[in-house]
Amino acid sequence: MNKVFALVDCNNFYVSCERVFNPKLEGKPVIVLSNNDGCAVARSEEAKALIPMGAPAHLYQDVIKKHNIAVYSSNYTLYSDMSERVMGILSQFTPEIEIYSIDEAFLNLTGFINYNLTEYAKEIRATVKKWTGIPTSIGIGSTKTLAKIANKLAKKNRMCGGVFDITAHPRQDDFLRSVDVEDIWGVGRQYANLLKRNGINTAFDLKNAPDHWIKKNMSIVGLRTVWELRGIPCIELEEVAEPNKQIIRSRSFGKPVESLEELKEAVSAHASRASEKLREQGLVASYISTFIETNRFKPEDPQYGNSSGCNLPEPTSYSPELIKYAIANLERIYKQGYRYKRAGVVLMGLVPQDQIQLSLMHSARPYSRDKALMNSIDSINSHWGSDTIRLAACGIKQAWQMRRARLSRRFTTNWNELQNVKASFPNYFSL
DNA sequence: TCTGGGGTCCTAGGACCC
DNA sequence: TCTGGGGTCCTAGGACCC
Repeated sequence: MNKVFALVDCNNFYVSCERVFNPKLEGKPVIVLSNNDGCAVARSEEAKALIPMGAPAHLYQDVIKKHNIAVYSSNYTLYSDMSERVMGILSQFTPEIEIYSIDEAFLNLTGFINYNLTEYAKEIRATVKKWTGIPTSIGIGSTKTLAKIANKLAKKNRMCGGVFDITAHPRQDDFLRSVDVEDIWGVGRQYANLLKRNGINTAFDLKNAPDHWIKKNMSIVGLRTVWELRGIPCIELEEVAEPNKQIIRSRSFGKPVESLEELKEAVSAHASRASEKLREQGLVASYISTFIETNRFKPEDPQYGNSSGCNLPEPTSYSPELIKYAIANLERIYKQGYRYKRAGVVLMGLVPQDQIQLSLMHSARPYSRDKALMNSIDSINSHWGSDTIRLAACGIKQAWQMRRARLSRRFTTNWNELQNVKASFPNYFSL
């Protein structure tokens, strides 16, 4: 039996989140910046003609001023919470859902094949919009790759009301001819160039490309994409997220950092956040590495970057232990006289905590106490906001912290930052 | 002053072993 | 005269995704 996948994608997600809590932004150009207020990572429809995706904000100050573009720092606390709400609603429409990213989910609609799928998808859209305020687009196809393409077409065609079911059209190929090869899921810039040099310009061309050539030039991954375009599912729905294979925590600094002391603080903070993530997933790490680098966008500054890692004596998720080794790594690679832009920590060799119990029995450390301490800190931070309690090594002033000059409030997760609604306010939040 | 951050998978090639 | 070859493991690098 043919399968049916839907891809639900939140439109301009970060911008839409800001608009939910600030309806005055409706109809106006809005952008949301990456960490450190670096580049534009989300743009409203009105802003798309003015600011390219990924554009460094500081190069577009004139445009921003001229068109009165509203600019926001990334507020991940808000976006993550809104994402959870959206995903919760989607789960009510099908038991099989894969949360693919913060703003996208695949649904398996195979069991709904006797429904009018387009109508069903429209109902999903309407519910998400009504309950969260977030607009979505939904694409439907017989493979995940085709559902992705259908989603693009849903966004492109104003006429289709946010939903496009490519399986409903007898002449799918006509649509595939209209899709540029670089807009296909799994085809990035490099492959797009290669394909075009070889006369493969559209999704239709790629669908009909010879298997052996694709395998040779784009590996088995590219071949899967081609088969998916032919309607043969090769990429399964992954309902249960696989555990992480590595955890990375890093940030560029709000200002250049030169001293070892400040780098130690930053590295400690990253190691601390990485271990939180580790505990959240019930994992322990057996390897930790630390990296630092200067600003590659400043070729006039002397450049240096390096990393160093080490195996841990025993796999652990205990923050002070991980901080200790992260700093030891740092001391091995730190060189004086450079203006550092970024530092980070990578945890690898991740294994479930319960798989190492045996070796813990042989250890001299009082693990139950370590664990109780981490549990307490984690639960306080999750209740009162992250960083309510942090280890002293992470510093107090944290002068290296990233810039977030234009941050909106944490409307949904912090009691002190709730939205105020006056009685005379129009009934915007229709529950 | 000013350019994000966090992931995955695949392949080629070297080291090593027998 | 004639100088192997296959398997495994690991890593670096390159591609991709959001």
